[in-house]
Amino acid sequence: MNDTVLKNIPLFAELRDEILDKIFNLMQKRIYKRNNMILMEEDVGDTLFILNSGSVKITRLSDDGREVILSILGEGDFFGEMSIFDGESRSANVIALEDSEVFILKRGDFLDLLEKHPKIAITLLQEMAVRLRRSDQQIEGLSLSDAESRIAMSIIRFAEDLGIIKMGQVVIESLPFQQDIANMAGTSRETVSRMLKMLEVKGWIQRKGRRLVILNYDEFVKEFG
Amino acid sequence: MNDTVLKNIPLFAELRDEILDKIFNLMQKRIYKRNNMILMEEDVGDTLFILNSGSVKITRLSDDGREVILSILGEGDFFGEMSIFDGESRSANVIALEDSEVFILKRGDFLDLLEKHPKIAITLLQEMAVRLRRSDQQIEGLSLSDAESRIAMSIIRFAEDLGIIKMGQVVIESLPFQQDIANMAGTSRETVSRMLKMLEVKGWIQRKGRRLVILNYDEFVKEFG
DNA sequence: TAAACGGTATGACAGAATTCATGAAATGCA
DNA sequence: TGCATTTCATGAATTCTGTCATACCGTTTA
Repeated sequence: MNDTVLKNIPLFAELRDEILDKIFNLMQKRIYKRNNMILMEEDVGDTLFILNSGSVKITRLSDDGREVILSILGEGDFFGEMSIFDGESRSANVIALEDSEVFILKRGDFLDLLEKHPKIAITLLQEMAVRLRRSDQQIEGLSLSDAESRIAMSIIRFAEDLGIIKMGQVVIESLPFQQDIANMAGTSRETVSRMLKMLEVKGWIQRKGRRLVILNYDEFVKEFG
Repeated sequence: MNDTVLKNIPLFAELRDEILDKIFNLMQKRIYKRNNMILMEEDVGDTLFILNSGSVKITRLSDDGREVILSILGEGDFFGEMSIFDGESRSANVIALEDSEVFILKRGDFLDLLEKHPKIAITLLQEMAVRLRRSDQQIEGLSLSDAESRIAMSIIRFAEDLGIIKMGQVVIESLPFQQDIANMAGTSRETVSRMLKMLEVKGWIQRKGRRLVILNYDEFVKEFG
């Protein structure tokens, strides 16, 4: 069952069972409750975190205390890798959006693994490439789009991470708070409120409580993604 | 002298001379004139580009033709690696900012190198980490700041890439055009013009022609970086 | 020398988005 | 169950900045 757990993690998915066992023995498990901070901004970065269940937001704080959400990660994703590679201790905050279970792996152990199993390095490079591309998209969106589009784009990212597809519709059972959406879209809480209503009036989405449905996901992506 | 050339490229700097020779033989050299496009948005991404001299901008175009500058790369930097790893052919445009000399390396050859020389993979991961961090900073800047700060941040990035330090001051001999700054800061040409004047009036910078001096770089970074 | 061109400067104005203010609704907790 | 806190909604006032229009300046071209 160790294997079962690790096989859900793309980073290790391609490895043989014995190796998975070894890796499993190197890792520790930790539980974080919703809203708890996992990694402090000034921490020395010498640990890789692998998210086994739950979701987290990666954020940065500005001088005046405003929060920018750089990305939202879900099951199977990892974080902390940047500090490991570039040696910069200054990093981002990571906060659990829901109760989450993470595996941690010491920097040294992880680097050993990389040397011994080049496949991990390649997978890692792939994932980093994906993240860079997402960041580029976010930059593009922030540069070009108006508030409505940026908020719609954030919803698309939530849908990718947290959504359930049902006959062309995507259901997000538990949409993040409007403040989080605002921090991700680079706008204000109030604007998110207004624009969500806009999107509803225009027939793109339906809402009830924290549940949000994108009525025609393909069209929605075509329009805003 | 083959070695000399490749040793200036961080990606290969740590390798032994015989290996450098082999790599050198795998590469082709190309020259691009200023303002020429190196990589088209719809190209199949199967080539790694290594910038031996000159500088380039990595951009994306929106539907209505506006340009977003994702980053500016200088000597020793590489690009095209994202398509190689994530298989996505859709990529960004790369345009030479000055006459530039690039080495190109076929995807297959490059992946071979990675397997045989794990050090390259590690260096690559480091560089990707640095780029992710820069992207994060850009996202943070675009999310939080007003136009003045965003433009100041762009200047800081130019200073890092193109600047010369002189007793606490940083001199940028050839500032990019205001349109490029605007595309990088996610604002308009006119606003760049206005804000540069602001920064000058406030005593942060001095300008003469395309030459720009940041009078107190540390303070400047503290204020805007 | 004039004209054309690329880049920059700047005022005026409108539209978008933030901020402020206030209250409603939902949620958590004693 | 009732109270407190959090979250969301919405109008009004204000700030910011993009766009448009026009002018300027230095180089290149004719």
